[in-house]
Amino acid sequence: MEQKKLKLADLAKLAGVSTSTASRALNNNPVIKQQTREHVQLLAKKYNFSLNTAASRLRLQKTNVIAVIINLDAHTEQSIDDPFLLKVVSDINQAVNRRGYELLLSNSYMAGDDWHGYFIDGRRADGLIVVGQGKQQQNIDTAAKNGAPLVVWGDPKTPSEYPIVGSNNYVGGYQATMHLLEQGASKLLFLGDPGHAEIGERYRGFNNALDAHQAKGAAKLLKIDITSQAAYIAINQLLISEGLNFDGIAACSDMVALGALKALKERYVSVPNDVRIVGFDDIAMADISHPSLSSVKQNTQIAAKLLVDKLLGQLNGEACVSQEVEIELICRQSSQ
Amino acid sequence: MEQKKLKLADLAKLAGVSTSTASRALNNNPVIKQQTREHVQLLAKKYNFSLNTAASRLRLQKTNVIAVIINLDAHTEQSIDDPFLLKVVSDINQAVNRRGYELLLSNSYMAGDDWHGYFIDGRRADGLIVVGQGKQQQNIDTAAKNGAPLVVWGDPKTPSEYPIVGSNNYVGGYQATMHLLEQGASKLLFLGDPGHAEIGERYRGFNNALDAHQAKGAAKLLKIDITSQAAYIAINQLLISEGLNFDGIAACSDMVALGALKALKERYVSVPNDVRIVGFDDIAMADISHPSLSSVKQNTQIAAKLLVDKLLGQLNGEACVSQEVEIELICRQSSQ
DNA sequence: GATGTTTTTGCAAACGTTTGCAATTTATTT
DNA sequence: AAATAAATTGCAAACGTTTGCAAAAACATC
Repeated sequence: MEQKKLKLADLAKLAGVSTSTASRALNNNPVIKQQTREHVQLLAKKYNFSLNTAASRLRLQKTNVIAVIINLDAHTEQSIDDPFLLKVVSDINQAVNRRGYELLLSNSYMAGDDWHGYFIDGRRADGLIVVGQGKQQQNIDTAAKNGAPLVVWGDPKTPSEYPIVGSNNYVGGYQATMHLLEQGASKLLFLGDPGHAEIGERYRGFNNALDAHQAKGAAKLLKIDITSQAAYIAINQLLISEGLNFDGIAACSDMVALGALKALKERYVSVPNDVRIVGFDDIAMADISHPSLSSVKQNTQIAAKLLVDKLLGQLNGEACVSQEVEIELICRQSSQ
Repeated sequence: MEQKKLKLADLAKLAGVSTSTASRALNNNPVIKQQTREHVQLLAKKYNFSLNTAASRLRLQKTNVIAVIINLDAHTEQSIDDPFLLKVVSDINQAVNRRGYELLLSNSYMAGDDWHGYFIDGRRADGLIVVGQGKQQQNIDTAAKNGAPLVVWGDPKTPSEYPIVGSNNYVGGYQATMHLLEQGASKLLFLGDPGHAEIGERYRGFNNALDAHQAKGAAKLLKIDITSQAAYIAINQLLISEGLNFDGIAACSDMVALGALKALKERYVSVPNDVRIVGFDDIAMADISHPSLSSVKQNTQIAAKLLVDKLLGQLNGEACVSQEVEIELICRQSSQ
């Protein structure tokens, strides 16, 4: 069944026109007679013709590809398994496709340090979407400085040369905390590492909510990695060393919250009776957990669309700015 | 900071050699004098030179890209949020990178029906990895028949023209079921839709284990979608309509198991005392759930490597066959 | 029917690599 | 030092599109 690949010239010959006419016909160029266009397009369909994108990209200096770079902190060569991050990628993929672009999935392993050179100069993609600011923004900054069309999923409040799209983490942290306090919790724990920009904002919201409630004194920060394992261990240790000296947890992610939840349940601490918990992200598991987990929902679909809009905007020479996406507190059993 | 993109000819001029020499030098062609090679390579590094892949691909008729197609059943245009599937993609990404290829993330939305035409003839990728056989294998079959280098993640036992890599689902189902029976469960429930090839194999293992244990009579199949929601609803309804008439569940995935677990806990059915559960996949949540979820672990990393090996093998003209990856039962609290 | 206008098509160059082959330089032998 | 062999480099063509410009065809006007 392997037949020689049809090239545009062959198709043109079949249609009895020149390659240039065939090219224009396929692109629906109105300068070509309607009838000719239809004729060529019909033949193209009939023979399953498809343009050689390599040639097309070379000629047009445009790839119609967007690279998505997963920018993780330490685990450089590690496979991602954070369900939230993957959800973000999946939503971006969809948003990218809707605009007729393809998605090159990448990471620091392939791209090296010079993202502009690799992706843009290398004509692998027309623009970059970076997921996660990481703690080291060096690569992002230089890529942007070198003129790479670029948008970032992260903390929109961070000053930058490039647009950052992300949730209103401050309000998220504030609302989650306020909710815990209103439900009667008074000795709160913040679970996460505020050194990370987005989590820092959430922590700021946490503190401001405490202030507004005049409850600052009884709060505590437990600085841990963003993994359920770390949360599980940290809560376990805390219970062992200090006993149950808190009654509310604001977690920096759902995975972290679920790790904490497990530790509590294993030690027969009742949630939400003894301790109330609110997570962040609203991953699918939050709803399935028992008790179901209250969470601050990040609207990744809207964010993904914004990221792509802003990136394509840049390709059109428009100036684009950072933007926050509103979040929403989803109250479930773990906090009521 | 935007300077004109350096092309190979420019670099050659800087190095005082011809483009052909520069090209060969960059590719470390031993026909070029060692000293010249180093000189050119040094300049390339200094000026952050990168080849125009569009031109390169056109000339070489090779893209160094592998397309991964998420082949879902119904939800054609829906974003994926199955954590296991995403894990598979992430592991494939890594395996692909290790072999020096890039990963184009795609789906039926972009590719249409003629995958060979779109990806291979269109010179978007050198080969395809299809994740999920789906119920409709039409597209895969014709792509393979048209000569597209192609491998599939799915049920390796399905007869096919192309290599399928996947877990030994039969053994997985058998082991999980045997384990439940050995732990004392006798009235079992299988949760999932055996119409799906992989799940069908698991169900076959389920039945054979029952046979081997002379416990066939007391088993029941609950045919549901592969979502935690569906499982939650199904178990709830079953409990309402028939009461607790089972003491063991073999679920077709962890998400399904967790949905069932939630329904049970809400109705104060104790796991594992009243009902023992084993899931499938061993996603991160299995370990974090409370009680932690026993599960049949699919080794996605090994599978991903095999997929890529077999695909690149095909590119080299080797004949490749389907292969099963061994699974492993991870016993946790939910079944003991 | 000659002229001008508009619509439609084709020629040929360009995009930036890679590579077969010929040409040049360097090393080896007589 | 000339002749031969070996190592190194450069010329030029090719990969398959797209597009500016000119040419041809169709149509309109006098």
